[in-house]
Amino acid sequence: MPEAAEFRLEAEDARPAPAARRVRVLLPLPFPEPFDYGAPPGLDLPPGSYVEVPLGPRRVFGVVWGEGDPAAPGAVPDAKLKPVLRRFDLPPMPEVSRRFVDWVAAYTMTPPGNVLRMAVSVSAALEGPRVLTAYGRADGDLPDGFKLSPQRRRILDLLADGPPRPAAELAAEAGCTPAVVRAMADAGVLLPVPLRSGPRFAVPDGALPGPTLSPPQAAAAETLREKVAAGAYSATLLDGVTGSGKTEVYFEAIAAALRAGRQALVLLPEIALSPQSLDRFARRFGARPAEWHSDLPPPLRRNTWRAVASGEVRVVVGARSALFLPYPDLGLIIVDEEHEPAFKQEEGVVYHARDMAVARAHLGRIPIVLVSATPSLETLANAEAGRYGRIDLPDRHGGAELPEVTLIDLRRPDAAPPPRHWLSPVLRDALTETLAAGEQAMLFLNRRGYAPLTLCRACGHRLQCPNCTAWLVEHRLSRRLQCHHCGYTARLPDECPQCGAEGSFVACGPGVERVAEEVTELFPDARVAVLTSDTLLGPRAMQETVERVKAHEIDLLIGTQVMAKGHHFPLLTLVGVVDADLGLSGGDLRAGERTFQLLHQVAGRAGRESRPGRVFLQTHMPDTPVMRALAAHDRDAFLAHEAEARRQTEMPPYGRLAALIVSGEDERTVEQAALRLGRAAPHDRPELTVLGPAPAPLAILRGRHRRRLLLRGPKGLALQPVVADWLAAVEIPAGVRVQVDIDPYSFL
DNA sequence: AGCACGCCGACT
DNA sequence: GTCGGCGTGCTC
Repeated sequence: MPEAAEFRLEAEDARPAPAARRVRVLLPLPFPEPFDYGAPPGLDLPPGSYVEVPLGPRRVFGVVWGEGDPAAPGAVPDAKLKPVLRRFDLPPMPEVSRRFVDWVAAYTMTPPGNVLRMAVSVSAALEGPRVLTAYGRADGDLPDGFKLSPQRRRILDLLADGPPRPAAELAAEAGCTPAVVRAMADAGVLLPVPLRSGPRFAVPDGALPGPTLSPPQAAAAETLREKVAAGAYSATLLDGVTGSGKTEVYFEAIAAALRAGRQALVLLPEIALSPQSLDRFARRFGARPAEWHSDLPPPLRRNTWRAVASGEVRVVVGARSALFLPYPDLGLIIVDEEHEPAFKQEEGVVYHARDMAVARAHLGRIPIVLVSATPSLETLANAEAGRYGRIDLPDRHGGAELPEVTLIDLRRPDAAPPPRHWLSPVLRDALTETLAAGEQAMLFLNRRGYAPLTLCRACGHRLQCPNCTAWLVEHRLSRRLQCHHCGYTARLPDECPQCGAEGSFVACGPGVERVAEEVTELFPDARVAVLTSDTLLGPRAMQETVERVKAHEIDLLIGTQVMAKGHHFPLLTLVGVVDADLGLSGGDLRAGERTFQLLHQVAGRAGRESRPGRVFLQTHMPDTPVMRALAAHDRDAFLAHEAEARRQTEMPPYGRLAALIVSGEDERTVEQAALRLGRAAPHDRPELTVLGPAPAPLAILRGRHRRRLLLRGPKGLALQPVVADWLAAVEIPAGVRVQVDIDPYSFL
């Protein structure tokens, strides 16, 4: 190449390129900030646009977060800028949603991209609605050599006078697999045609008349309707015992939002998201709401996401992740069972959905209603401080049918169960009476499996999970040992792995299966069912059990907390809590509160309508405030006691906490990193307290060693900047991860 | 989060 | 001699 030409080329390259527009694009990856990309001329990229961009050798989706500024400090030079590849055909992510992503990221101290990933959890949705492929009869004769098997004939018959249908549907009706259909399509006998997306979402009608409300319900509904009409941020606690009709009340608020043409969101704990709750909604509004939870089938998930984004879906009833859907016009949030610990997400982005929902309402300037029969101390403190409004709903029946709660003091010799048995004679007698009267009983034990611990009689060896500091739980139904923390399972060995003794294992302590065994022995004629989250056959089997109880095909139901949720069993008059103390061990900050909430709810299952109920709590500590409050039906006394204790120790809600979990596969490096963090802790600030490092209660989880540090600060102080400075001062070695948990709930 | 680049063991 | 393990580091 001639010198002159070469020079000319260089000169051309050096000429300042026309200032390409630059946009910031947030990627669903753990970067601290959005990346800059060039906006190709002619491609309109308003903030919120869903786009595809190149990233190293691959392509990823992202969301336009704003204008890029080449002069910004640390901005990437123009030369490194890559262009946005395309924009997806979708309404842009609303501004509120984008601000919410940033807010949650800052609050939880996670990279914004990780929060974005929750908001766009079905990236396939960006590509468009799911298009089903249907198959119809191709024109013309069958090609030569095409063998007409019986299955193939049936499929042709099915299509002879019908419209094209999806492969799965044809296969099901013809009694073969979809592979047969595809093979026929390959042979040119069937013709694939794209089918319009699945059924549209039914529209709930806010104008339908609601049920007749009691005067207090009507007044409460009116208050909420006013909040919705105001179209401003407000937070309201709706506090009322089971049977006070809270749901009907907040349905009226939803009706008002619908009439105002806005979207509404009902957040429920995952296990409360039952078909019944959706049916109940459908009865009120004439259509089922869109449902959103972690195991929604992917195609439905995709379509639901799109329908929310387009505004077609008016009401979502969902678990915590429903909070992050891109509502274009959310006008109301309801958080039912507000106190439920299940709202706290512990993995990935660690957040509390109830608290984030309040933030979302604030950003969107809309009302939020927190609903509970046993509100959390956090929410009560906010109500007392005047930050939240409060509506108390009295029991519609004036509390006349409160069950009689009896504490069984297991320390007393006459009340203690016989050896290797778990039911006190007192509870046994009550069960006998109840069954004799043709009524139903329920035994509650929040422990799955047969026995929580198995040990060798010969050498004392305990069967432990290889990945966690936890005992393996024997499950007799599945005839396996299980770790309830990491999913490890194994066969029960024939001989002790320690001493080799054969058949030397003894089960220690009860699980629901073992209680079922005892009950069957005591009442051989009773029809017994066990209800847990792992009942082998999954959610459908659980639903079936519930139906059988309702139909009185079951006399005695034994189960874990999945049983505590709002099923109405009219014939159920006795509830026995096998181990009321279970949740109190472990020294958890909220152990008392949680135990009260759970057992209160369980107790509420006894006696409905005209039948008085009886509740028996087996406990070793009948004198603790929790047990006394449960026996005396004195929720407020308990809460006051609990609140006072928290106030004195400056614990939440009268102080703030942040936890650092240091984890890694190598115990020594983890320990060193934890110690280093401990030394770098903000010891110089008297208003802060640092506890730890200490081994986390589950010192090894999924094969990772864990140390925990806890930071406590005064109520008004944001802990995030403190934690940020703290972490910045410490070098964390490779292979060690530090997980920040703002407002920790579980102390695992 | 991926994916590449980059240095040390068992195989065509 | 290469295939491949996963340890660090970068991606606008």
